Parts: sequence; structure tokens; C-alpha cells
Amino acid sequence: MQLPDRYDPAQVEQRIYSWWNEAGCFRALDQSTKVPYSVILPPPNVTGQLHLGHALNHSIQDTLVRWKRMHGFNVLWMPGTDHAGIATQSVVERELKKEKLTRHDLGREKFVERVWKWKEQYGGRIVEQMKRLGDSCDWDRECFTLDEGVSKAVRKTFVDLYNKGLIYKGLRLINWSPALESAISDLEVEFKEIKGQLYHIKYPLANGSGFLVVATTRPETLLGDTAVAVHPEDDRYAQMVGQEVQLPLTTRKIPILADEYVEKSFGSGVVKITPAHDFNDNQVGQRHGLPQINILNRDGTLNENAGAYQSLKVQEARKRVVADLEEQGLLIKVEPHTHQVGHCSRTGCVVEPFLSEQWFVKMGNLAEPAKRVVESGTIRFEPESWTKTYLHWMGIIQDWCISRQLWWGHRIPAWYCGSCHQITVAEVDPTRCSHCGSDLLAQEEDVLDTWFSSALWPFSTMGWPEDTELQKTFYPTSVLVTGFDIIFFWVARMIIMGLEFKKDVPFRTVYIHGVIRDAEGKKMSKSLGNAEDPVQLIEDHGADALRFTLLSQVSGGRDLKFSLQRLEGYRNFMNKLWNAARFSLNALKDFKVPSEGAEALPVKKDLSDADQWVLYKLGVVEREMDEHFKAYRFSEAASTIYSFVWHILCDWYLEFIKPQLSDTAADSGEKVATQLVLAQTLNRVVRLLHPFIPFITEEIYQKLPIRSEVLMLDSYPTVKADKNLLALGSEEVAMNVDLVREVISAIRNIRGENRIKPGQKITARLVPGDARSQKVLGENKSTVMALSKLEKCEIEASSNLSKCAVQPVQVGEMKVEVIVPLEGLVDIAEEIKRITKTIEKIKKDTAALSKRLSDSNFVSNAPADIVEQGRRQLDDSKEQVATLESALARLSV
RNA sequence: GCGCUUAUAGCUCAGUUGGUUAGAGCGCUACCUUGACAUGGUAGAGGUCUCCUGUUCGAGUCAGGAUAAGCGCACCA
Repeated sequence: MQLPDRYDPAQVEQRIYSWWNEAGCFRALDQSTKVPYSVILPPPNVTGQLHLGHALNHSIQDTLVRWKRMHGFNVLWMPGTDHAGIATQSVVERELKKEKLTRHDLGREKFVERVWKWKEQYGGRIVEQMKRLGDSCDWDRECFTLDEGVSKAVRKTFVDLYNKGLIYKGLRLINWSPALESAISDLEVEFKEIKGQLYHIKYPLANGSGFLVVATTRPETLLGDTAVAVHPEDDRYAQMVGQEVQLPLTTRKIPILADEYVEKSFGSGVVKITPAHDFNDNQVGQRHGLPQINILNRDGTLNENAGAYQSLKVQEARKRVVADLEEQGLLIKVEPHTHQVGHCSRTGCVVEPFLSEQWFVKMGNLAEPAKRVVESGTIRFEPESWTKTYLHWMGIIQDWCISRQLWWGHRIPAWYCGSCHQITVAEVDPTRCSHCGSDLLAQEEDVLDTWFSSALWPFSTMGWPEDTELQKTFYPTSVLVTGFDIIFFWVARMIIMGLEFKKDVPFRTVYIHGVIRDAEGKKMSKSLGNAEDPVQLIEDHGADALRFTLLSQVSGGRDLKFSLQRLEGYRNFMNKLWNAARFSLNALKDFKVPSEGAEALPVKKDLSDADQWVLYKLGVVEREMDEHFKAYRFSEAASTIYSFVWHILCDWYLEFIKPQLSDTAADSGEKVATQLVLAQTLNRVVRLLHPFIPFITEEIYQKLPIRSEVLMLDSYPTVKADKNLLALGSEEVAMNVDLVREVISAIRNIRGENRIKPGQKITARLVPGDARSQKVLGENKSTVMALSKLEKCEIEASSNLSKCAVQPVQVGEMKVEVIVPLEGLVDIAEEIKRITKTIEKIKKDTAALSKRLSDSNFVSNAPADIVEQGRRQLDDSKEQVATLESALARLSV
């Protein structure tokens, strides 16, 4: 079988994915004797396109899930999409706008129909993109937040919470988005620093005896003022408290009151109080029983309470109010003033505090148990530092405004009675008022905040409120993987709802990863134009390369910077792996697969040092991979296996075995053993890599002589499970091979530094300093010769350093002097430079050690083995320097 | 204001419980088309681990402080 010399992911990925999917590899079992492992995918918006943030989030989950699946768990990765109330409604409204229509022209029913049509047409797009990435979700169970089952769960939770008094409706000051004409929650408000103005305005005293100066950033809201306030202990104004001021531009007189909320030192120390348009003023108003005057319409224009300014937009009204004040001589000064202004996170418009009837969830009592499960460690954040942020937020939590004045979403299951005006809340659409029995019922127009249904996701997707096997098996889920930006929006609310309705946490561990930034560290966004399209990246370089790039940077929840160069680097790694497989398959073409397959063991006496070395290294790698995975150290795991493949397998092992496995090499027990080791190693390497890079590994696996049916369903290699094979590698032999490598590197170093052409055959003299080195060199002479291109290799007992390059080599106790006679080869000056440099380096490196050893504190207090180790090392270094100096002396003669 | 995070090579970052001479990728320099791979190979250059103080025989790692950058929450109208 001929493989192309370049790996082409486009030829592989989609074919492999369909094959897995059709074979049912992604399916979870409702019931099984296997240990369950479940993850719910944070449902992306149906309107969404896969971005790098998703790619990162999904790569982590897919890697975890594949790893667990290979460990024999019954794995459920639950996929789904979110109806995303505002986002989706906006998309369709924009579509309508092109037809010069608004949603009101269509009416609610027609509009919602239209959104469903849009969803049917485009909602699958992001799911298709997820498949390109390799997500091994159980697609048969895919959910949508407006599905019938999920909707049932939403209704049930709403009704339950209402009946428990935890959901209420009330006239409250809420955050209002004039662009959406809807309420939004506290979390949907983003504060941005705005350079505005602070206007100082005269408020004349009603008795005509003077005026107060009020400083405000929002002069137009004075039309809704119902008081001015000063600090109770402010001597400047003490005698005025209880009097009235004449509110400018109106005919109203409003009281001067005292409240601790006022800061004496800010501005003039006098604050206008506008209870209907400011959260702080609202509280002051409640304390003092002030009236609330709403001056805004739903669209952000001023209403009839604004008199002459009615129907102006806020900004326009502000200009006019300021101009009028100035004309009346009431404007004292205008100062530049930077302050934080709330903006709608969806539309970017300025959020208005707005008085309106909304539905709320009472959070206080619900938050308590949700705090406790994190405090007690029942739920663990990874990294742990997010615990503090979570608890802080839970401590200051406000009631959650859950009603939205939208049409797309879960319509609130509350009905208003036309005759008794009471509210009926029910899971099933009622025909009669539960209070008076009238059939004059009208359902609430508002829908629920999208996050309300998301909060139920861990169990609503598993069939709740029905009592399903799926829940018994998979709830609570094992781990939740998400970004920190939705800890409050989503994670906290899932914990609250899980505890309330399932009486158990929704997950045990919350793994929080960082945010993807561009190469300059800027947040990626469409508007900045720095967002890379993962689908394009997959097309250019393959999903595996993209996944590996992302995972190699996932460490401790830190943000990661995306660079194309790095992606190309890992694309190259895929090619390297591919070619290693290509070479190996060729070297194994006459390999006779033993009947034991993956269980087959080579005959111990036939194993070469290189074979034992690679098995030993593989064992170390497998142990490390296990530890890294368990601790969510993705970048470490990625780099561990990367360097094994490139720097152990390719750089050395394949080179070691080339002569033995060449087409012309004779058959022997040793060759068979090496072939078996190679076949086993390759098999284990693709298994180790599979969770990171599923496609290329499966493709290679399918061509391997030793394998079972499907890689993704094969087991994950662990030292414990396969101790027979890996036990054939020994640390002792591994050290021997390390010595051989060091010797080869030393010869190459001499060649390189002395500019000896690669084609130039040279002689090396190796002087072992001990019996073990002598034996090792003797047994591996041909390997040394092949890999350092020697014409002749002498192993001698004594050194003759005359006109020679020399390099001392040491591995553990084994010492070798590597000598290359230079007569007639090179300019001696180069070698003098090289040796001098080496001596300096050794001296510099051991300076600190030497100092430490001469410190009596260290010698008497440090553990004996550390001191002993240091002494030996210092002695060795001195010996090496002596050798080098001797060679140096003879060079210049 | 409260809280969190980060500072290691030119760049991007690893570095787990304190212990040999601090690592990788990219980039850079020189050489090499050697029968898996030029998306490659070999060799090399490049670091006062931000600073100060402490704990310790020993600190990139632990503690305290400073500086700088980033983020979250709450905010003075």
C-alpha cells in the first residue's frame, strides 16, 4: 500500500467522521455496567457560526470524552443548540427589514413561524461545523432549547418556583434596552467608560431666598426629579432640609431632604433625585416615600411627562434642556467628566434604568445552597481560583429579571383574567381562571430570558421531568467545560436549578478555560476583523492540526494567543507523524502478525538495546500522559506525546532500526523482535494521540498490522494495563542507549563546529572510562558508525590526544572520551575555539555548584545524597576540563 | 474601592510536591536534497526567571512588599 508523502487531511477527515458516526461510535448507553462519564456541551446559539472560542471549548471536551471512552467508560457527550432569543429574533428582523417589514407587520404568530423556518434552514450550520472539528457527541440525542421536552421542563420549573413564591411579578426599576424594547438582566449590561460632561445647575429655592447647585451627568432627567438631597451632616445645607426648590423648566416644587447616600465631597454636595431613572435614586426614593415620575417611552424617547420635550430622543432632549437652562441663566458650568455608562451587551445601545412590570426570580434563598456546594467542595472549580469569584458573586446576587419583551422564546406560562384580573400560572394552557373560573384569559406576552432554559440544560436534556434511565445513569454530569465569561450567566444558575429540582449538583467539576486572543493579544471579534474562521483553518491545515494547536496552549485557565505560525508548526507535526507511519509500514511490509495481535510479546533475548530503550521511554510517556490528563494539564500532555513522537521515535528509534529493517537486511530473530516492537509502539502512539488528533490517528491505525477494529473504541494505553510489553524496556538499557546517543551527538558536534562536510568520512576513537561503557560501545559500534557517518571507529583503552578534537561524554556512571583525529581535516583554530568554549561553559555551569559545596551550611544541612551527588558532579566536571585542556595543549603544539 | 490573574530566550509559552547545568515551538545563524518526511535533517547562538525583602543548607517555584499589564465586581450624582 502506497501512502502519499504528504498528509492531506481533506482526503481523510470527513470520510472518517461519517464512518464513526454511521458505526454508532458516538452513542452512549442509557444503561450499562460500564462506569458513566457525561459532559453537556454548552449549547451554542443556533444563529452562531463556529468561532475559535468554540473550537477551543470543544477540543477540550472532545479530548476528555475520547480519553474516557478509551478508558472504557460509558460516555455521554450531550449536544444541543440554544434558541438565543435576542440574537435569533434580530437576525430574522434584519431579514424582514430588507423586505421593508417589521415583526409587527407580520404579527406574533406569523413572525414566530418565520423564525422557525429560519432555524430549520440555517440552525444546522453550526452543528455541521462542530462535526468538522471532530466532536464525538451523541448526535441521536441532540436537543434544542425550544424542543417539546425541554419546554415542558421550563414550564414545570416556572410553575413550581411560582407556587413556592420564588417567582413574582412586580413594578420595578430594571435595565431597559431601548433598541430591543425589552428588559435585560444585570448581567447583560456592560459598563463602558464614557467621556461625558458634568453639568452644574441652579435649583432656585422655592421661597426665593437663593438657590442650590446640583451637579449631574444627565440634565434631561431633571424632568423626572422628585427631590434633591444633601448629606444629613452637611453643615452647609442643614438649615435648608425640609424646604423646597423650584424644579427648573417645570412648574413643580420638590423637597430638599437629607440622606446618607449623598457624598459631601462630590460636586456641590447636592444630588437631584430621580427615582424612575436611577437605581440609587430609586432606593433613596423608597426610603423617603417619593413619587416616581417616568419620563421615557419604551423606545427611549421622552414621554408626555416631559412636557415640551416629549418625543425627543434622550441625547436631543439633553441638548435642548441644557440650552434652555443656559438661556434662563440656570446653567453655571459644564465640566468634562469621565464615568461608566451601561450598554446593552446585545445591541450596544445605552441602557436606561426604566420602571416597568417584569417577572423576577427571588435569588436569596436559592443562592444559599448553591454557595454551600462550592464551599464544601462538592463542586470544584478548575482552576480553583474561580471559586472566590463565584462565591463573591453569589453573595451579592440580585433578583433575576427573567421576562423579555420578545416573541422568540419560551412564552411565560401565566394568564391574566379579564374579569377578576388575577394571574393563573399553569403547566398546561388553562381554559378557565383559577381564581374566578372565567374563561376570559389572555396569556402573558413576554418570553423568558434565554438563560432560564439554559439553567435547566443538565437535566432537561435527559428527559426531566420524566424519570428516565438516562438521568439515573448520567446525572450529575462529570465535568462542565466552559469559559469564565458565563460563570454567572450559566454555571451558577445551573447549580441553583439542579439543586432545586434534582436535589443534586449538575456536575462535579467546572473546568474553566481562557479566552482566545489574536497574535497581538487582542480579543478576537468580527468587528475588529481579527477573527480567524476555524472552518477555513480546518480546510487549510486540518482539524487535527487546529485541535492540537489549541490544546497545546491550554494551561491553567490562561488566555491563549492564536498564531498561524504555530498552527503551521503543528500541521508539520501531523505530517511528521504521517511519514513516521509511512516509513514504519514499509519497514513492516514483510512482518508476520503474531496470532496474539496486540497482546503479542517479542522474545526478550532478541530485543536490541534500541528496542528496550524505546519501550522504556514509552512507559515513561504513558505514565506521564495519565497524570497530565487526570490533572487537566492539556498543554503538558500534548507536549509530552509530541516530543516522544518527534524526538524519541523519529529522531532516534527509527534511525536506530533502519539498518536492521532495510529491504536488504537478513531475516533474523532480532529483526522479528524489532518489527514487533515497532508495530506495537506505533499502535500505542496513535492510541495515545487519538484524543487530541482523532482523524489522522484513526487513518493511520486502520493501516497498522497490529490493531483492533476502531481506534476510537480501542483502549487507552497505560503502563498498568500493558505491563508485560513495557516491562521489557529497562532503565538500565535505556541509560546505555542514552550513552550511545551522547556519543553520536558529540561526534556530530565536532563535525558541525569544525565545518567537516557531511559527506566527509571520518574516524573516531572512543575511550571508555569503565567496563560498562566499553561493553555498551562494543555492542553498539555499528549504530554509532551509521548515525555519525564514520568510516572507522576504534574503541581503545587509552587516549592519545595528539592533534585531536575531544569531547568528554557522561551518562550516569558511564564515561567516554570521544576523540576525532583532525590531522589534515580542518583548520586547528576552529577546534581550539570549540574546546575553549566548552571549557568555559563547564566552568560557568559548575561555578555555583562549587561555591555551594564549599559552604559548610550546605554540606552539614542538606541531605547527604544531594551533597554526594554534587561532589561527584563537580569531580566529573573537573575531570572533563582536564581532558579538554590536555587536548587543547596538544592541538597548539 | 473590593477581588482575581499574569510577569521566564527576539516572539508565544511550558516548568506538577523547593534539589543536578531552567525547557519547547516559532524566529535567527551555519551546513545538508542522506531511500519516511525540505511541512525534513545536523549543529549552533540566545536567559541576572520584573524588582526588593524574607523563610530555607538550597527559591523560577514558598511568604511579604513594590512596579507593570490584563480581567471581574461595585461605584460619586
